[in-house]
Amino acid sequence: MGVTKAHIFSVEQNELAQAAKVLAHPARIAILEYISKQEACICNDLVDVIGLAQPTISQHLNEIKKIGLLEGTFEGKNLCYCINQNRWVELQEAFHTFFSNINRNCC
Amino acid sequence: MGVTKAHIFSVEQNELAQAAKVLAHPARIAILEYISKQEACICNDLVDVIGLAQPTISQHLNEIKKIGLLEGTFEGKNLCYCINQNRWVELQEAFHTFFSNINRNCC
DNA sequence: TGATTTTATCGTAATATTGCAATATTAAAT
DNA sequence: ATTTAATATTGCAATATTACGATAAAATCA
Repeated sequence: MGVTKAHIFSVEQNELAQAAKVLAHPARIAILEYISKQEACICNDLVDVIGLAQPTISQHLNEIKKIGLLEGTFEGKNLCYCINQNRWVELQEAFHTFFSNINRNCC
Repeated sequence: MGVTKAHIFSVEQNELAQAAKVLAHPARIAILEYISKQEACICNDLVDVIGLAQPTISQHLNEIKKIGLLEGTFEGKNLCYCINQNRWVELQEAFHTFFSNINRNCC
């Protein structure tokens, strides 16, 4: 993000931007959509499903983890990823609030 | 964005990611919040309100324009920016759909 | 134990983003 | 016609992102 002056903005503004940044890549959208469609949790079908190399998928998962959107067991073989529902709802509400607080006036 | 392989993802995934990218900077969140709070349209109070240099604000406005979120008259002096309501609602719904289509199962 | 499988990490190349000074452009005001 | 004010554009430095090959780590299997 270059040299963003995060400190001149509010915590809320930075948090929403941070969440948006995680969604700002189609691979991460695709990963979240895929995980959300599985009945059970997934392991590394992602490499095949998404079509990016394994280290790249791992990096993307890490970005998603960093804002708390993933949970599950992360040890050794046969990992299990799933979406943290509470965090999901939190972000959903943050975006909903942002989009709702809009003035209807224009020039 | 480095070397994103956009072509391996769907149009919808790319569009949502593109919209998220615009929201992925606190300055752009702040700009949109500020414009949305004004009764009338704004000109360049933004430089003072946001606290970034004029060229930087201009760049951020351009990013927001590129996804069609701003409208108004854009000529010479005394510009008038406001939010394109239709586009706003479109994005709002895109995010809403994304956040709603989530499976409740986990491991 | 040794081989295999799954995920993470490191290193690095290519590209994108952020921010600003300097400068150009545009339109109104004098 | 000049000056002034508001935006846009250019160029550049600093930093971040994306992607992948190579390799490490961790757990299971034979």
